Parts: sequence; structure tokens; C-alpha cells
Amino acid sequence: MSNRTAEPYDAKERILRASVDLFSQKGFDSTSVSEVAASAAATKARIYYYFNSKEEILDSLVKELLDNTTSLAMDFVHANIVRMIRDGRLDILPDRLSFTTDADIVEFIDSLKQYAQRMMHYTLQHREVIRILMLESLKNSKHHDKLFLLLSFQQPTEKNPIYHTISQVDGDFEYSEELVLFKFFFALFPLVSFVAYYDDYKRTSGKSDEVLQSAFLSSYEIIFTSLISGKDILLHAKNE
Amino acid sequence: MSNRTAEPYDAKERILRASVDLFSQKGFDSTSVSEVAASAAATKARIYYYFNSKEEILDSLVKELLDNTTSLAMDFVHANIVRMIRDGRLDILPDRLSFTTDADIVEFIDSLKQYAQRMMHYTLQHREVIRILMLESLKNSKHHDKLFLLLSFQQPTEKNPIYHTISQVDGDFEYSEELVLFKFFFALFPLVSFVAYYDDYKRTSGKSDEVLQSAFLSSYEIIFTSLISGKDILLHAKNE
Amino acid sequence: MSNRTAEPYDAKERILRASVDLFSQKGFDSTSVSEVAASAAATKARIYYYFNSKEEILDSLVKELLDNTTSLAMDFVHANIVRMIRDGRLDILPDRLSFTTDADIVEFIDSLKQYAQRMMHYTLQHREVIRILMLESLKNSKHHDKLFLLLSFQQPTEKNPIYHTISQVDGDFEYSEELVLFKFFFALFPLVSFVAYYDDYKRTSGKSDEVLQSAFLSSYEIIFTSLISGKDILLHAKNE
Amino acid sequence: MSNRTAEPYDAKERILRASVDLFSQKGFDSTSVSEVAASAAATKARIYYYFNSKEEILDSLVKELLDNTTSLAMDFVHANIVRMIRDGRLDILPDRLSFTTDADIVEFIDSLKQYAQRMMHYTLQHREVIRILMLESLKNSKHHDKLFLLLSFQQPTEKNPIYHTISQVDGDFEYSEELVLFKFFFALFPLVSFVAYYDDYKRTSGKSDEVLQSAFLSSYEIIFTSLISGKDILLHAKNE
DNA sequence: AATGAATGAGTTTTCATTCAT
DNA sequence: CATGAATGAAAACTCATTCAT
Repeated sequence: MSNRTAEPYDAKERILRASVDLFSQKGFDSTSVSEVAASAAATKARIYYYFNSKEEILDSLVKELLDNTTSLAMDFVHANIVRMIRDGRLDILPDRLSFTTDADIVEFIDSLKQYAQRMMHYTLQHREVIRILMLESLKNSKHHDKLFLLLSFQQPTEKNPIYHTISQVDGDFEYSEELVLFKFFFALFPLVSFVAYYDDYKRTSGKSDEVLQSAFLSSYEIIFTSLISGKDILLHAKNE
Repeated sequence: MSNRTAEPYDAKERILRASVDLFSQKGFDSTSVSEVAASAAATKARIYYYFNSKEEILDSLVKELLDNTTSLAMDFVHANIVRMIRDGRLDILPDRLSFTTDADIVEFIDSLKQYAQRMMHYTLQHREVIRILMLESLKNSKHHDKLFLLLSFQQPTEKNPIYHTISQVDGDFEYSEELVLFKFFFALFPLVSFVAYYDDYKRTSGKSDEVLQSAFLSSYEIIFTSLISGKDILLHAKNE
Repeated sequence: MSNRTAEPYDAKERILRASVDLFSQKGFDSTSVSEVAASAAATKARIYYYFNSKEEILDSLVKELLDNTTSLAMDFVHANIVRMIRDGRLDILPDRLSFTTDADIVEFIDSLKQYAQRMMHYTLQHREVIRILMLESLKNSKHHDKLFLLLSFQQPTEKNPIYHTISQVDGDFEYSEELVLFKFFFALFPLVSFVAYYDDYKRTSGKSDEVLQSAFLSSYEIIFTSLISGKDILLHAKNE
Repeated sequence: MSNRTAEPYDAKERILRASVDLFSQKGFDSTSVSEVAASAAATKARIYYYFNSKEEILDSLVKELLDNTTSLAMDFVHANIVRMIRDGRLDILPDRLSFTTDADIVEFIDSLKQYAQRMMHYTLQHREVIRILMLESLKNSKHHDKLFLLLSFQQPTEKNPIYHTISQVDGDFEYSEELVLFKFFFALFPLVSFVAYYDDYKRTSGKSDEVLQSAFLSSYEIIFTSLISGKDILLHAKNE
């Protein structure tokens, strides 16, 4: 309100956007504050007026992503899992979800589809930050474990809010190690990878956004369907 | 041999090993040549005697990984796919592999298991380089697309040798986009992710190497089984 | 009075006090205006509202010290030296003070003791500023010669007021070079050093304030007694 | 030997000399490495090749001074005090030195004069470093206590070598607090002050080096004569 | 009267690379 | 073969000061 003049965004926002661009293109370490300044049409000193260090810019970006994705996840958990457990329509077993009726399964899978779509869209829109997060998670950086936190929807300061929330309605639920590992590397990482490498894959494949995204969601659906009782691949695995 | 003194490896090898360690811990950009020199007990000048630039060290590491994994893959292709196509026991369809008899399926899946195990073991042993490769692939670096090359077993100088080799025995084989995407993000990336984050996941989960690796292979088996005709999840997807 | 709020001193005073603290701890150069602002619970802009520059804060502190010590010295000169010269009880010779009677010596030494005590107390109370002054006097700063001015009780704008005052009652008094040098390095500097290093010396020696101060005054008395005719060490020196 | 070309001193020496000049003129903090580089006709990078930090330059200078002055002092202690104690000609009492014969006093004072002269000459030659040391000693810097160490001839790593040496020949010697304080502020500090402010005092007084130095030594003689039994001012103080 | 926002010029330090020997 | 010495360029960050409001 105070600044109705030329610049479309205020300086702080411009610095953050420039940082996202540059960090995701060249990596955090290889991006100099001078570059950010030039790209954001700000002076270096101005950047240090808003942020105490280069790192704080990164922190700011990472925090926002973690907050928003956690929020998305919590919405889903509340609106579906918690509700269905409360209604006695869902029980969480160590190796699968157990629903009371087939209609419950259909409903759950349906809401899961919508959730996957929302999450894919949000993370695709912020795929540069995802890429930054992946980059940092691969090093011994301050944000080393942030990708893990993201994937388990934990905040550094508090325990996994999803786990906590579900615990309150289903005191003794627990996952098998095998299920957790499967979820991690064959469900969560694929999403993160898809998003992080989206532009590259798109360029290589030459396909449209729509084709790629719907192909991904189809595949994803197969995976998470398999995580649910009755028609799951993990049961196959168990039976083997 | 030329070196009568104590050091177990020659200088070049020590430099490469130190680089792997440091690059995978701190990232390529954040590792200085001085650090590599100190860690390798060599002088900076000596590093520049063996390598023309810091980048050339990285190139060397990446090339070796690509050569070896491609080699592993080609062994499998030759020993199984090519042989079975030649013998008329296998045909590659756009969305699945078609085998002549159930025994062929069993044999193929069995060799696939062994291949997966070999590949997992090799990449786990070189997981630092995998991590470096991932790091670089996420940036606009020179090695930006090396992870893609790795995943599609292409060398920068030549076309995909697997595709090429199979083409010679099955002139018109082709994959569906959906299958390729699934393979990429739900089979290849999970392997790469598993390997890259192995140490973190192990620490977090507290499980033993054996438990983790066999859990991963079990899950992996489910995925690649589903990529083969008859018992696949992609068929499910199609039917839906 | 104008300030209804909590702060015990007005902003300007707080800034000066914070500056004394910081300048004497870290030196003028190493203290940033931001630090002063933080320490004084004021904004940087407010500091520049009261003072035209960082240097002006220092000037202000130094001026106050010089004014007050000069004032103390002038009191002594007027109340004792001027009075005794006027009364014909004292004459200043190049290398010593000459008194008419032994009673005059006793009286003079007695008032000198009291003066030394007052000066020691005042400078000890403001020892941070003394330290700042010493610091600056050792550099080629604007205040380079302020310590000399202090020690000779001169103000930058006027001649030595002590000299001037005494001249008015004793037109031809003059000091020998040797006496001046002795006074400087063996009387004035010891006082300044004692004050500047008081805290350090106290910590090192582990003695109480009282012990230290009275030990110093005893020693000091020996020195200035020796500056007076009859029982002086300078005469010894001359005789040698 | 390797560099017989243009530069009269090698680079490291030039950097140290330039640093002495600048640090003593402007203070350590206010001197930038760029200035040192320019003044030493070296590049900044070259300075950092020889010294790990700006501080290390200072450390180097301070260390050299401390080593050399300690060395000078130890020579005196060995050649005189230790020798005379061993010969039974000297005993150290809490408040004075006690000699066996008058000839011993004369001899000792004579060697003390020579020592004072040597020390004055050495410190005058290195008066910039003395000034630096004083500057730093007045702040809470790393070298905060180095002036104290200098004045008590202690090295940071070892105890006072003089004390230690004398202890070996006179197990129970000890000084009175009053004597120590007198020595500090009326003997050691005057020397340091004289040296540190030599150029300023000379300019102000307009006297020649010879006049100043001999005037100082005369005064100094009075002081240290007074520290010796028989003709001392401290005895006066005691008697009072 | 008071200040939040901003900055040009500077700071210390690092680094990949070169080259004479 | 191998390296000690050297550096131009750039890094992250600081600071005294200004000024519109």
C-alpha cells in the first residue's frame, strides 16, 4: 500500500523469486548474492537488509514449502482419514488400510485421487523449491533432512502432525517397515522426482503437460491403490 | 608399483577417492581443490598435473559410473533379452513383454531379480557417486542430463546401446509413453533414490543393511513384475 | 522529564553511555553505530538525529572529560599555587618549587595530596573515557593529541590555562626540560596508566579497591614530594 | 638467495614492515588488508598466502617483540641477579634488594643502567610495535593482556621466566604489593609510555633524540635507584 | 521530533588456476 | 615429474550515512 510505484512486487518478494530461480538452476552454493541482487533488481545491501544471510533466504523458501505441503496433507487427513476412522468405516492395519464396505474403498480412493492431484499441482507449481530441497537434502547442509521431513510431513519443531492426528482417533495404529519403505521409495520419491525432473522429462519426451500429468496420476493411482487393502500389490508380496 | 613408499594407492587414485568423499558430502561447488588436496595428501599442483580442471575430476568419476552401470545393463540385455528374442521366446509389445511360455516368464523374472540385485549392490557401493550425479543432475551443470543418461543407459557419445542392441534382434519394438514414464519414475528413480538416501534412511529407520536391502528388493520385484505381461499392474491400469 | 515512559535516561544520554561502554571495550573503530544503537535501545537514525557522525559522539565524550579534569586542576591552581605566590610564600624555580617556610611546604604537600586523591577518584570513575582517550591518542586519529592536552591541561582552542594563570602572578616562571619530562612520564602517565589499566591490574593482583588506591596514592606522594624542593629526588639526580 | 632481483626484502618481510607502519599509525582495526597490500607492494592474495588471517600478521609482530624483550631481560637477570645471589652478594627482600657491600650496590646500579639503556634502545627501535601492543592491550582484543605479559616478562605458554629463574637461586623471594605496584606504574609504564609517545613528545618538545633519551635515562635512574636498598624512596614511604 | 528503508563503498577472506623451476 | 609461490576475480557480508516521510 505504501509503495504503489513502478515495481510490480515489493523488493522482498522479488528477492525470493529471483532466489528460487537461481538456486534451482545453479544450486544454492553456486548462486552468489550478487547474482540474486542483479536478478531481483535490488542492491546486495538491500538483500542483507531483509535477510541476515544468504542462508536465510533459503530457509524462508524451504519453510514456506514445508508449511504449505503439510497444510495440504493435514487437510486430507482431517477430511478423510480422521473422519472415516471416527465413523468406524476405516481401520489402519500394519500392512494395509481396512475398510468396512466396498463403497468406503471407492470413496477413499476417490478422495485420494483428488489429493494426489492437488499435491502434484502444488508441488509442480513450486518445483524449483522442490528441486532446491532435493539438492540440499543430498548434501550435509543445514537442510539435509528437510526432504525427509517433507516426505513424512514433519516439522523440525514438532512431531509428525499426521501421525499425531491419526493417533488421537486410532491409538494403536502402526505401519510395517516394508510398507513404510515402499511408501517412501515407490510413492513419495516418485512424486518428488517427477516434479523435480518435470521440465527435463517434458523436454526429453516432447509430450504436453496434460499427457504427462495424467500419465503420472494414472501410474500413481496404481501405486496407491496397491497400498489399500484388497487389491494391493503388497499383499501379493506377502503371499509370495 | 613405481611408488616404493607407504601410500597404499597412487596419487591419482587418492585424489579421486577424496573427491568422491567430499563432492558427495558437500557438493561439487562447495568443495575446494585445496580441500581435495588436503584430503588426498597431495598438492594442489599435483591435482592439476593429473586433471586439467576441478571439473575433470568430476567427469572422470561420472564416466566411470556410467561405463560400469551400462556394462552391467548390457550384460543383462545380452544374456537374457537378446537371447530370448533370438530364441523366439520373447516379444516386446508397446505396453508389456510377451513371453511364449510360463516357464519363460519364470526364467526371465528370475534373471531380472538377479540383475536388480547386482545393480543394487553395485550402485550401493558407489552411492556417493550416485549422490554426486543426482546433485549435478538437479542443476544446470555440465552433468545436468547425466542422470537421465544413466537411467536410460545412454552414453553421451552414442545412442542408447540397449535400444540399439534390441533393435538388431527385434526391428520394430517400441514402448508406450505410459510405460516409459512408469519405468522412469516408479522403477528407476526409486532405485536411484534408495541408493542416494540409503545412509539417511538406514539411520532414520534403524534397520540393518540386510533388512533394508531385502525389503527394497521385494518391493522392487513387485514393480518390475507388474511391468511384465500377465500379472502386471499396468494391465489393471489399462482395464480401469 | 519530557519522557513519560520507563527509560531512566533520555535517549541522548543512553547513546553516550552505550558509546562509552563499547568504545572502551572494543575501540572506536571496531564499534559500529548499529551496536551503539542496539545497546542504547535507540534507532540508528535517532543517533544521527542527535549527532552528526559517529565521530561526534566521541568528540562529545572527550570534551566532557577534558573540561572536567581541567576544571579540577584549575581549582587546585587557584586555591593553592596562585594564592601562595600572591602571598609571597611560593616561588617557582626552573627545577623545583621554592617555599618560604617549612610550614608552607607541609601545607602545599597536604593540598597536593587532596588534589591527587580527587583527580584519581574522578578519572577512576571515568576510566572508560580515559581508556578511549588513550586508545585514540595512540593512533593518528583526530584525538591523537588529546591525551597530551589532558596531561598538560590545555584545551585545543586556548593555551594551557594553568600556565596562563600562573604567569599572571609569576611573570617569569619556567620549567626545566628534565623536570617537564619527569612530570610527564613519571607522574602524569602513571596516573593515566593506573586508571586505564585499573580493572586489569585489580583482577590480576586480586587486591581490593581500597588497597590499590591507597598504595597508588602512597607511591604517587613519593613522586610528587620529590618534585618539591628540599626533599626531592631530582636534586639527587642533579648532584650525581 | 633464490630472489636476487629488485625487491630489497622478501615479500613476507615487506608485509610485516608495512603492517607495523600502518597498525601503529591507524590501529589494527582501521587498517585494511588492502592497505597493507598496497603499502607492501604485494597482492592481497599473497598476504593470505603467507598469513592465514589479518590477525596472524599482528600475532607475528607481537610474538617477536615479546620474545626479544624477554630475551633481553633474561640476559640481565642471568648476568647479574642470578650471579650476585649465587655469590652471596645479593638478597631479595619483600620491599627492597639487599646488597652485602656498597661496591655491590654500585656494580648493580651500573649494570642496571646499561640494561635500561639497552631496553630503551630496543623498544625505541620497535616503538611502533609497542604502540600496537598498547593499543590492543586497551581493548578486549586477543592481545588484551600482552602488555601485562610484556611488563612482567611472561610468555602466554610459560610462567614468568624471570621469577622462575630467580626462584631457583633464591627459593623464598617475594615482593610486597606496594613494591610491585610501584614498579608497574612508576617504572615499567613510564618506559612503555615514553617509547610509545616518543615521536609525539619529541615533536612537541622540540628536543633532540640525545637530550630526550638521556633525560629519560636520568629520571629512570632515580626511580630504580629508589627501588634499591639504602637510598630508596619506598623506605621513605614506609617510614611515613 | 523521529525513523524505517536503503545503499555505495568497503571489509576480510577464498578459490581455481598458472607457471617457473 | 612435481610443486611452492603467486594471483585476478569474486565470494559473503558490514557499515556509516542519507532521506522521504
